[in-house]
Amino acid sequence: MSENATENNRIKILAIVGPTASGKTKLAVDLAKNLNGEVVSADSMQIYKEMNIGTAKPTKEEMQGIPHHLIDFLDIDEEFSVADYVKLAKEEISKIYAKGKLPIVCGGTGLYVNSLLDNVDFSMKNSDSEVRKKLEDRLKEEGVEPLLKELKEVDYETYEKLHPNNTKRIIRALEMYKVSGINKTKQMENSRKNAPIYTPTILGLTYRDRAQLYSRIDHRVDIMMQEGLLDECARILAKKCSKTALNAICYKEFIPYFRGEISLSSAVEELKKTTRRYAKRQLTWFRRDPRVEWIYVDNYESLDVIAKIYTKRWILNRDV
RNA sequence: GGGAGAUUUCCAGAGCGGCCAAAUGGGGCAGACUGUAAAUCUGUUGUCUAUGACUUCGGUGGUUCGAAUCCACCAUCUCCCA
Repeated sequence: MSENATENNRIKILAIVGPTASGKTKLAVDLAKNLNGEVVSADSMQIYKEMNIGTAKPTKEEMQGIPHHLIDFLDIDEEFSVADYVKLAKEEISKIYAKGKLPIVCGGTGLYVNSLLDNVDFSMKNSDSEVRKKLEDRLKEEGVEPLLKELKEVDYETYEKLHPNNTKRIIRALEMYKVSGINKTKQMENSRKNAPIYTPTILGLTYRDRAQLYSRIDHRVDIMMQEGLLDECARILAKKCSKTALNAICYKEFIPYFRGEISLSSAVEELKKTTRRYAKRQLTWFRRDPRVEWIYVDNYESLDVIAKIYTKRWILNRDV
C-alpha cells in the first residue's frame, strides 16, 4: 500500500535516447510541442558554449520555441561530470514539473541518462585532482603492477573486474578509496540506495540497417564542414579548454591537420570514423537497458510519423 | 617495342618450402562501463555437423613426402628505357 503511494508520487517523464545522428533532437521537439513539454538535454558536450556545429547542438530554428535546458551554458575551460549533471538535471525536471509541463530528457550520453533516471547518489565526495595526479604520476614511473596490487588489497571485487590495461579506471578506483576511505564497490552499493523519483518511458531511436545510420553520420559531418566546422575548431583550439571539453569528438580530430601532418580530407575521414565508432558504443550502452522501447527509424516513413504515433500512445497511456 | 617488380584473408601489409587459416595495423561485429563517458577498456573477425575437419594466398599446370612460399606459361597492375 505505502509502496503504491510512493510510486504514484514519482514524476512521469519521457526520455529519448539513441546513437548520434538518429534524430533524437527533432523527435524531442515534436513530442514537446504535442505534449506540452520542455527538453532537458543529456549530452555531455552540448553543455559547452561555443561548441555548436561540432556537437550538433540544436539551433534556434530546430528548437521551434521549445525551451531546452542544460545546453550551451558552460564555458569551455570548465570541467564537468556526471555528478554535476544529475544535480542540475533533477533541478530542471522539478521546475518543469512544477509548471505542469512534461519533462523530456533527450540525449546520447548513456551514463548521464541512467544516473539520472536511476537516481544515483553522487553526494559522497570521492574526487580529488591532487590525489589523481599523484596516482597518474605513479603509473608513469612504476607501471600498473603496484597500483593493481594496492587495489587488490582495498577492493578485491573491483580489482577482479578491471582489466589491467584500463589504467584510467584503476586510478579512479584508487582515488575513490583514498579520498573517502570507502572503496568503490561499497560506494557503488551506497549510491544505489535511493528510491527512484521518476517513472520514465524510454524511447530509443536506432536503425534496423546499421549502414544507414553510418551514412547519415558521414553526411552530417559533411554538412558540418559546410557550416564552418573548421573555423569553429580553430577558434576553440586556440582557447584554453578543460579536459572534459577536449574529449569532444569534432575538435581533437583536426589537431593533426592544423599542425600540417595530415590533409583536410583525411582529417574529415577520421572524424567520420570516430563518430561511427561512438554511435556503436552508444548502442551497446543503451541496448543493455531492458526498459528502452526501441524505435527503428528506417521502418517508418519519417520522424514526423513517429512523433504522431508516440504522441497518441503517450496520451492514451496517461488516461489509462 | 625492350627491361624491372608486384598480385595474400573486408582494406593496408608481413610471410620467402613444413611450427600458416596465415604476423601486425585499420575497419567491421560483439561486449564492459558510477565524478574526463563524444572518455576509457575488452573480446572476436575463412567455412563447418567445431578441442576436430574442410576450402583459401591472381589463373592454369608442374617440382616435392609437403607450396602462400620453388619452376613454366597466362592475366592484370606499377615503374624504368624507347
